[in-house]
Parts: sequence; C-alpha cells; structure tokens
Amino acid sequence: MMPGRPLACIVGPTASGKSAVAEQVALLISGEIVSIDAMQIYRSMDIGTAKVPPEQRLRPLHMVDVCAVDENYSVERFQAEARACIDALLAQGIPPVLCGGTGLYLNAVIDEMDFPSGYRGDERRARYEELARTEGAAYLHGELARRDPASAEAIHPNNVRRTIRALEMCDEGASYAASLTSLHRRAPHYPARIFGLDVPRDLLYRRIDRRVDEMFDAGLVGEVEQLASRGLSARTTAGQAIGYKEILKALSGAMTMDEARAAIKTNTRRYAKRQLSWFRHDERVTWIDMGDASVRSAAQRIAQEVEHAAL
RNA sequence: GGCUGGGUAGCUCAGUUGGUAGAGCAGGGGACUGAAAAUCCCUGUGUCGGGGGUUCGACUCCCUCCCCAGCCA
Repeated sequence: MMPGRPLACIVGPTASGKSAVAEQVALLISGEIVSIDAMQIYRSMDIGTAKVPPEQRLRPLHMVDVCAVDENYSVERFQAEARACIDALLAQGIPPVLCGGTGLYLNAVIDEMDFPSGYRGDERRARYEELARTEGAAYLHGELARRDPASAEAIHPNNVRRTIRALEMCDEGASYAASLTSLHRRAPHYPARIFGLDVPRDLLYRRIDRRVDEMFDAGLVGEVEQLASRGLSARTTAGQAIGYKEILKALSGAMTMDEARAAIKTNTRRYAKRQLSWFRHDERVTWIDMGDASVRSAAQRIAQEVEHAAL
C-alpha cells in the first residue's frame, strides 16, 4: 500500500453516472480505473452490464472481463485479484480509481476482511439444497441452530442461502457469526476516500428506464442469445444478472419479451435501492448530489479531495 | 340527448344486511464476510368523483351534478 494518497473510490446506485465520473477523475489524476462490479467481471456481458466499450475508454479499465460466463466468480477471488491489480498500479506510481456498485466487493478490497480459504464443495452444497427442498427451510435452520446457535441467531430462517453457507462453514470448522465484524470495527486495508453519487430518486428511475430501453436497442437480446449458447443459464452466477435472467426466461417462453423488459426495469430499481442501503450505512461515504453537480464538477471535486488528502 | 355499467391507495380491483376501508402489483425502509445485479426481513390513511339529503352514524340508501366505457338515437 502507498502511504499518503488515499484510494479514490466512486460508488453509488446503478445509472448514477459512476463510470463517467471515474473516467474524468482518472484523467485528472492520471490514474487507472479498477472496476468493483460483480457482473462486469464476466466476459462478453457487455450491453447488459453497461460496460464502457473499449474504444470509448479514456483510461485503462481493470477487473473487467476476467471470467467466463459458465464459470462462477466469488468475492474471495475478487479480493485477491483486485488487490493484486491495485498493488501493481501503486508500484508503478499510478493512482487506482475504484469504481463500482457492488458493496461487498468494495469492502472486501479496501477493508480487512477474511474469507477463510478452503475447498468449496459443490456436491455438499447440492446436498444442503436438496435438504432445504425436501425437509424445508425451517429444518435446515434448526440444524444450524443445533450446530452453531450464534449463527442461527444471526440468520433469518427463510434465508436458505445464508443458512447453507453457515452450515458449510461449520463443516470447515469455522463460524459464520464469528466471522462477522461490524463495519466500524473493521481495519482498513487501504486508506480510502469513498464518494457516493446521489441522484434524486425520480430522476434515477427515469434514467434506469431509459437505459434499459437503450440496452434493448443496442442488441441486448442478441447478446443473451449468444451467451446462452456459450453456457449462460439460470444456474450460473452470471445468469442471475439483471437483464440476463429475465431475457433467458423470455427466450425459454416463460414470459414475453415485453414482460422481460418491464421486469428488468423494476428489478434494476430494486437493485439500486439495495445499493443505496448498503452504501448509506457506511459513514465514510461522502455523498455528492448529482442532481445539481455535473460529471465534470463532481470529478474535479473528487480529484481535488483525493490529492489534498495526500498532504 | 336516452339507456346500462363504472368512478375506492401510484396501478388493477375487493368491500359482507349502513358502524369512517383491504388485497395483489408498484413504491418505501433495512440486513449483509466464500452465489452479492444474489439472498433475506419489515412496511398499506386513502378528499372511498363533487355537492346535498335520510340516519345517532354512509364507501355502502336517496337526489343532483361531473367524468369514463359500451349500447341506442
């Protein structure tokens, strides 16, 4: 890690203009952008993840296109790879500009968080999933309560996914509850200045609607069809991305393409809401109201604050 | 102009023999350590179209006006 200058981090809900601001910031401080996005990770998921096309990039963009769609990525892997990428930039004296909307990934990189490494048994997970199906969520949660009461306490019985993860951790001799460290007690891995782009809700939603329509115009359906032939499906992590899962469903005949389009819009709105609730609880975030700040002025302010903090 | 249906939460609609309303969707809030664009939790007060009347009390009955749809002229 580089003493002095903190990492510039640009976060916010989808469609708030993060990419544009990050590019301007990178331009101003001669930095390079490190994407913090769980779906832009995947190769060829371009239109639906609103990835900045290579020919339009003003500065190099990292941590994008590093995984195939039929492969499942993970936070643990992101933490290691993004940190390696950041360290390499710092070693060259290039300031990284982190930009993205995946809260967990951001924290995994800039904060001290341990994702105990070890073998992740897919067949064991399948067994737990089967148990949840046959015996019910309550049974599985009861099992967790028996083996690790503290974790069961921390996880709602309906949250099958977390319950399974906690059981897996038991199997590995770890504890979900014990690994949880509240945000304010976590030590930073990198000094960072986090900026959140805030857009008035109604404006944000109008932008989301417009952007979804633009994605369709740009050929999103064709992109999904192509990826489906390369292994993208509802069972893969990439196939759960908004924009992709709905179109996969429409392609299979489960809904019309118009219904898929509408579903993408509402799912994106909800996603934006979840992103806001994640970033709002982080007191380090400095919010910039994009309702009255231009991309340029926001970028100038960020660049200035990051450079000023270097003193 | 006449007849018939309708006008109840942002939308689609319920509403029992008159006791000032409730569902779905949308929306809002929140949680979050190996799938995170995922997963999960919490959340329903609105001039019951306007005005008048009957009544202890009207979304519910009566009158009148306005608006929408369909049919007839």
